[in-house]
Amino acid sequence: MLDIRIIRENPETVRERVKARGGDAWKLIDELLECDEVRRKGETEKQQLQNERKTESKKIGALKKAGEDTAAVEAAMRKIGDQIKAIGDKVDAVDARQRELLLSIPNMPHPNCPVGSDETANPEVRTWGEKPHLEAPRDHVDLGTSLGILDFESAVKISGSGFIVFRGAGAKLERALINFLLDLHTTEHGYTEVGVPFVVNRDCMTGTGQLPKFEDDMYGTENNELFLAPTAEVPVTNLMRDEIVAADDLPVHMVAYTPCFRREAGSAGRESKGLIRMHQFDKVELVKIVHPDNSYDALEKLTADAEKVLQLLGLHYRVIELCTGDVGNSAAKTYDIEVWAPGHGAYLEVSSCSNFEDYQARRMGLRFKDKETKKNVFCHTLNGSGTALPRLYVALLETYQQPDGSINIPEALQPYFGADSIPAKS
RNA sequence: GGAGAGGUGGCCGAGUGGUUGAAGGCGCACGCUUGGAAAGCGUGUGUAGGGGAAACUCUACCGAGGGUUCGAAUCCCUCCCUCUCCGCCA
Repeated sequence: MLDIRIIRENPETVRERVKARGGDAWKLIDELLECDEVRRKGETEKQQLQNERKTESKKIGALKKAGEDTAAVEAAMRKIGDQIKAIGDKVDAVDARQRELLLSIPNMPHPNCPVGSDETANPEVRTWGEKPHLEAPRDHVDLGTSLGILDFESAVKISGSGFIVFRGAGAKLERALINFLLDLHTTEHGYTEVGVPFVVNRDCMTGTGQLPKFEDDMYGTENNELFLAPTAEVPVTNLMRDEIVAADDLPVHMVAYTPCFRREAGSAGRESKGLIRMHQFDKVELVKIVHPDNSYDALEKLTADAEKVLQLLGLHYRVIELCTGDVGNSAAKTYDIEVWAPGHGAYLEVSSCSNFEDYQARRMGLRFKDKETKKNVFCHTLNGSGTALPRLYVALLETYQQPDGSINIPEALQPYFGADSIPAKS
């Protein structure tokens, strides 16, 4: 959520920066400013009437004690009460609309965010490693089903398309990866592990920005207003919702493993083959709550923490920066990390690292007490996958496949997996 | 799921229709006092929004949302949460 004061004071700047995203959201700003003016005028008017009622009503008690007739005053107050009610209703309606508009307007991309209309305009920031030289590499679906570790057919029977059943060494590999990632970030990068509910309420989903705009993409339970978390970002960041933290308690660095649930409606084909796009997938998520002065340094470090995963696993990747037309609704700046999948001959996004500045913090009322001014100031929030599991899994199988169909396990993972390879089926 | 008891500031806690401008205490901050410290004394101590150049000021907020009333922390309704007991249960 953007700061209404900033919008009020610099409408042109805000409009331009929101407009850089493409889409129509910038058009809402005029209506927003109109609401703001009507609301403030109404509030002042209402307050004056409330003041009058409060002062006069107080006298009634004293008058009654003195045995005087208060019918006239009461009638006058009743009239003021009606006026207050009428103005209040109007103000409430406008206020609700203003909030709705504010929740719908996306964040402003950072001024240095590369301008572009879609993902083709995302500049590459850096690459690491090289594409492995493989003769006729097989893809993970072929490899995984041949080895009997990935069972797509059973998943369809249980839940439908977009789900996976891991078997034997395949299940253990998934579990090994989760433990490897959590240990790496807690012991090497200074994050504190949290275990959180996978089901969250509407306030959480609004706080991090999934709602109101993306309700159709989420699995929800209609009756009790709970949602399956689409990412650990939601429950983890919302741990801090409605908190005023001491400045000394910043930064907060948290890491969590959770499954993630997404409807991902309408996608099919090569982009979603096998494990690449799932309705349920595992992810280890990094979340940072920081002082506004440090948030861009924190983003660089967070991205490096995620990259470390791929470096330790020896997987070639590239980092790209999302342009104004591709950066997510709540984010001001985002790096995507894309791992090379030889079997697909494509880079796959395994991590998206974003600085939301105070956009999420304002939605969820997450502040810290500034030492000098003693004021409550909105924190900056960041998160990034560290990393998503399925595409990491894909890259591992496809990168470390051997001519006989077996899979070598990178050294860093061996202590967790308990073996140096997944042997081919005889 | 059932029954009962509760939910008031950073914390404890008073308060069942009108100086509540939320008592009192604790904590915290600053000051006085002191050789230094403790004790003691004094002052201050929330959030959001509106108005104002500012000093400042107004309004709202006693779990949440509605209602009754000239006036609600206080009365009524709905919901949420916590505790105790019962039921169910990995």
